Amino acid sequence: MKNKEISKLLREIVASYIIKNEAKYRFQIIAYQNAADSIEGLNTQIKDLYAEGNLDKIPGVGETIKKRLEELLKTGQVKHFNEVKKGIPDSTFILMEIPGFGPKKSYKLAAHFNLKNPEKAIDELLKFAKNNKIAGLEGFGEKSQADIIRSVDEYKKSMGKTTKMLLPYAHDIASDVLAYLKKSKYVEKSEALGSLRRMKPLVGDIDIAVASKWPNETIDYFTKYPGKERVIEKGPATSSLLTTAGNQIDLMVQPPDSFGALLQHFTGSKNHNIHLREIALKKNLSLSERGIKNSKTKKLYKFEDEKKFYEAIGLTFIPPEIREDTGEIELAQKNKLPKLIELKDIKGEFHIHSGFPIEPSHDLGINSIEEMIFQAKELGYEYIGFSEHNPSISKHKENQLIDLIKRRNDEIDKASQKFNFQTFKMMETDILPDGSLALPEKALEILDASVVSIHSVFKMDKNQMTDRIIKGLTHPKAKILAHPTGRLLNERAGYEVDFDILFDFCKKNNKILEINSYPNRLDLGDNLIRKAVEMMVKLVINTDSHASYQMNNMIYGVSQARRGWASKDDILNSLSYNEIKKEFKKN
DNA sequence: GCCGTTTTCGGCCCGACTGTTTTCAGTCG
Repeated sequence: MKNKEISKLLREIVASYIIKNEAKYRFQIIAYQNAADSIEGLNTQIKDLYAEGNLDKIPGVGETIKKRLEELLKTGQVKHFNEVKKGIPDSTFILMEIPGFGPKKSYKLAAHFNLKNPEKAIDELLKFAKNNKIAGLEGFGEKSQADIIRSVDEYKKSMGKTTKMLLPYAHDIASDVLAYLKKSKYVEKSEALGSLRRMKPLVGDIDIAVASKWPNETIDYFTKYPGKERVIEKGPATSSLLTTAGNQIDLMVQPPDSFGALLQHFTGSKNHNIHLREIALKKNLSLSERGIKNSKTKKLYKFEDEKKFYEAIGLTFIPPEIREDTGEIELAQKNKLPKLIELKDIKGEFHIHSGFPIEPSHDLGINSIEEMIFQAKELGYEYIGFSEHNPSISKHKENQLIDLIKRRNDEIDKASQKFNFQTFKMMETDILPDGSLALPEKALEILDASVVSIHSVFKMDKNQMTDRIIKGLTHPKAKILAHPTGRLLNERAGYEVDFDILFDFCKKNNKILEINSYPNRLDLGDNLIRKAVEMMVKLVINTDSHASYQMNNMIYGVSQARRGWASKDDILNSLSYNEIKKEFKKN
C-alpha cells in the first residue's frame, strides 16, 4: 500500500468520526488528520519505514496509530477502522470530492438515497437533484439543491478543488488579479499569499490580501473581475471567485493598520498558524487576521507590519517559504533561524541545453550557444555550463561522438571569447540501466565535468536504482546528479532511491545534487533538500533550460532551496568561477 | 490520539460565509 492510499484511508477515518460524533471524537479527528497530512508529505514509503522499525518517527504517529498501521501492512486492513466506518456507505467519501461537500452532507445524501455504488454515486445524486428530490429533505432547500447541480457540473469539468496548478502558472494568474486590483482607488496595498507566497511547487487556490479603508467597495470591485465565471461567496471582509479557467481566487480585506496581521494569517500554513496561536494562548494572547487580542483586557493590538507581529509574540520574522511548522517556530523563538539562500547569491548555473546540433539522445535546446550566454550576462551571471544531452550512442560510432562534442566545445570557446564570458564545457550524460555512462572515456576526458541523470528504465527496485545512480556518479567527471528523483509534478511520482545511502555517498565523494528549477520538476523537493542540508551534502540550483527565457526559472529552484532551509553555503553556484573550477578538479 | 525548555497529565486555533434556520450547522481556509 502506497503512502497516498494510506493517507486517504486515514482521511476516511477522520470523516467517519465527524459523521458519527464530531464533538466526542474531536481530538481523534485532529490526530488522524495530522497523521494523514504527515504521511502524505513523507519521502519514504511507509512499508520501508515499517521494515526499518521507524514508524513512530513520523510526526503525528504515536503508539495507537503505529499499531493500526502495522496491522494494515500485515493484514491489508484494520479492525478498528472497519468498526469506525461501519454504517457509512463508501459513496460518502466519493461525494466529498465535490466542492462544497463535507462529511456530513455527503453522508446524509449517500445514506438517504442509498447510494451503494461509489462509481455511480455522483451521477445518481445528480439525477435525484434534477428530479427535485433533494429540496424537500431536512436541512436542504431549493437553493442547496441548485448548488448541488452546479457543483457536480463544475466538478465534472474539473473546476474548483481538483488538480493543483504549477507554481509559475499560479503566479501568472495572481499577477493578473493583482494588476486589476491595483487599478482601483479603494485598494491601498495588495499581495498574493497562501501557498503561492510560501512558493509551494503546486498551488490550489490563489489567495490575495488587500489593505483598504473601504472594504465593501473593494469587494464589490473584486467581484467584477473580468476573468470571473461566478462569485462563490461575498461577505463584508472576504470574497471568493471562480475564474473562467476554473481556478478559485480568495480575497481578504483588512484596514491598512491591520495589514501585517492579515499577511501573517493568510500566508499560513495552517499548521504554522495553529502552533503560533497555541504559543500565544499561553501568554493570554489570541491571534487573528485583525491583530493580537489580550484575552484578559480584551484589547486588540493592530499590526501594519508582519515582522512586528512576530516580534509581539516573542519570535523573529520567519520567511514565508519555511512556515510549515517543522521546527522554524522553535528556532525563531531563540533567534536561531538560518539565513536562507537568495536569488542574488546565484552566480551562474550548469544545466543549459543549447541548440547546437549535437544529435542528442533526448531533446535539443532551441537557442544558440551565443544566445544562452547573452541571457546569462543579462542575468548578471559570472559563468554558465553547457550540458546538452549526450549524442545518441546507438546512432554514432565512438569517433563520431567525440567529433560532435569537440565541435560543440569549439563553438563554446568561440562564443565565450566573443562575449568575454566564462563557460564550462559539460554534458548531460545518461546513466544507463547497468550504471555505466552513455559516453566513452575519451569523450568524458574532453569535458570540464558532467551532469548525469536517469532518463530510461524508471521501474527498478529501490536498491538497484540506488546502486545504478551511485555507479554512474562514481566516474570522476560525473559531478552533478540532475533531477535526482525523476518526478514530474501532476504526471508521475519518480523512481525510488535510498536517499540515506545516496546522500552519504555524495558527501564522501564530493558529488553534488541538483535542485532542478524546471516548473514541473522542482526536483529535489523541499523535504529531501532539507535532509541533504542536514547531512551537509552540497547542492546546486540549475534551470535545465532548453530556451534562453527559461533561465528566468531560477527563482523557483531558489525558492525550493529556501523551503528546504538551504543557506548560501549549501549551494555550489553561489561560488565564484575560480572556486567552481577548483571544485570540478577535486576527485 | 498526540505531545512536552512552564506538563508523562491535561491540554488541543480562529474566524469567515451560506443556507436553512429563528440561533445554528456545515464547509472552508
